[in-house]
Amino acid sequence: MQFRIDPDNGLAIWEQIVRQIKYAVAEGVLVPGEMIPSVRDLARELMVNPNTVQRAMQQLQADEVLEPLRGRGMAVCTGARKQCLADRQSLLRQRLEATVDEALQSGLAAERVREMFERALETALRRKGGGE
Amino acid sequence: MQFRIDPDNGLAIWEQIVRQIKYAVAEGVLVPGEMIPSVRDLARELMVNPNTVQRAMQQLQADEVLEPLRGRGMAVCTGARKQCLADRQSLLRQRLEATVDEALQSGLAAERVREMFERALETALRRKGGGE
Amino acid sequence: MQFRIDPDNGLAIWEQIVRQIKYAVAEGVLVPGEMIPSVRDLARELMVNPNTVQRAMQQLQADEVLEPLRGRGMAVCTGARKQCLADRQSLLRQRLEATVDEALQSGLAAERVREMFERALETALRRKGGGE
Amino acid sequence: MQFRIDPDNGLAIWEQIVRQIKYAVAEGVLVPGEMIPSVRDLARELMVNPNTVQRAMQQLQADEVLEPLRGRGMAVCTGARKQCLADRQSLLRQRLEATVDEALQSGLAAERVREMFERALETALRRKGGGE
DNA sequence: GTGGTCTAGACCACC
DNA sequence: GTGGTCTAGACCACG
Repeated sequence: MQFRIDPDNGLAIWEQIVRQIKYAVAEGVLVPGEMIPSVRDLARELMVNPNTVQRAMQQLQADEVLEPLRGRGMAVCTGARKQCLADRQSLLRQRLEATVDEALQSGLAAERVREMFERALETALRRKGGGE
Repeated sequence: MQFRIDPDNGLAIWEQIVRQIKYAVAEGVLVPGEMIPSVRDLARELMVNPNTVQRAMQQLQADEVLEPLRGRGMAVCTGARKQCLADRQSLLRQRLEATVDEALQSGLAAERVREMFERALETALRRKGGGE
Repeated sequence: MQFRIDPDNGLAIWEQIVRQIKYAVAEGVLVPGEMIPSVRDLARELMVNPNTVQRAMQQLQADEVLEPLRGRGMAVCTGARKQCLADRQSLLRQRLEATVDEALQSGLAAERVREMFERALETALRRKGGGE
Repeated sequence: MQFRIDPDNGLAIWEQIVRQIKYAVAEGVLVPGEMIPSVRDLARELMVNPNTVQRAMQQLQADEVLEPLRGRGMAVCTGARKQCLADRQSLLRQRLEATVDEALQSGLAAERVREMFERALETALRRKGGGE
């Protein structure tokens, strides 16, 4: 598991954790039944307060992605993968739609928005490729 | 001027107002020298707290998009259009890049992201076309 | 609203708050659209830390009983009453069944359990009547 | 001995073990002087951590229900039966009262609580009858 | 004023 | 060791 937390993301830290864990489950990086690192370990690794990680765990429990095993740790729920795939889809779809919506409403033509998207995609791919 | 405010947008209401006014100036819907409606009128129209509109005005002054004319109201600055065109570009670019970035980091392939984008674009166009 | 919090209840404080608010909505003591007291006020009244109340609010949001109105407070969701009536039913049913189950499994005859229940009911009614 | 452990009971596993052993002694299923299975065997049978069983044994010793016989195991104390009958009474009474109390405080009428109880009783009897 | 987030540190029960 | 709860206090954005 390799998480990147950006405190200035607009999104709360705990929510970034939630998303990234859901993405990891959706990708199969985390498989149902597997135990995730302890709250304390995650907190240390991400350089955030354990309570902040705990807040994310609360949400992931409510979303039935993780379940606590008393005294042992947090495990990925059976059936979480399907759930997370759907969540990823909707999280990203919602964000993409909002973004496109704003672009169009700003007066840009669809073609112009598409150009910007392609440029953003190239930039992101380059950054990702370069980062590896 | 036709603004759409969405309280559950993630973006603060005042920031949505700032963006939409900048977009309107960029588009030429608002032209330099033109007066914009009073804070009270805007607040009533958008169904938000006058303080919220005030907060947006404050930002727009700082960005030199609007200037207060004593006793008369707020006017679009001369030269604001160029400024707003640049702002629009960077605001949208930044948001697009962040969105694409998250999509890629979630594990989706670029091609898959492009599909989602195209679908979002269609949806948004349909909504825009239908709404008019 | 008149809440009774018992720190030694076995149930976490935040969960007692959740239950009592759900019960109040179910009873119609809190009606949809109504604002509930602020987190700080509730905390002061219940003599607990504001964060503890906040934890309850998180849960109530997740359960779609309350919704935050930015900068204004927490409001009872439309449709929350039906939800809360169902919740109350299932919360109490689950607890009653578990209790009865344990009693039967302890070897007591059904008739004997019923006697104990009736005595408990009388006791509780007397306590409630006396308390008023 | 036939124990049913439910990890999601709210009650700690070790406490469920304590209760069920006390109930068994109260019922005469376990008689004074009788040896109970070893911690290891019980742990395997109940599918729980041996430490958890150990924690229960510790409590049962403190309550003078079991006594360790050096090198041989744990035996039911002489006179434990009377103790356990009283314990069962008070454990169940306390739990029933707390349950009824919450039901009444939620706003339900006594008659309504009685109906729920009767339904719970039927359900539990059916489950017990069906399970045998 | 409101809710929301985060940190720090303590304590608990459980396995 | 684990997760869960609670307190205390700070800071932020929003209206």
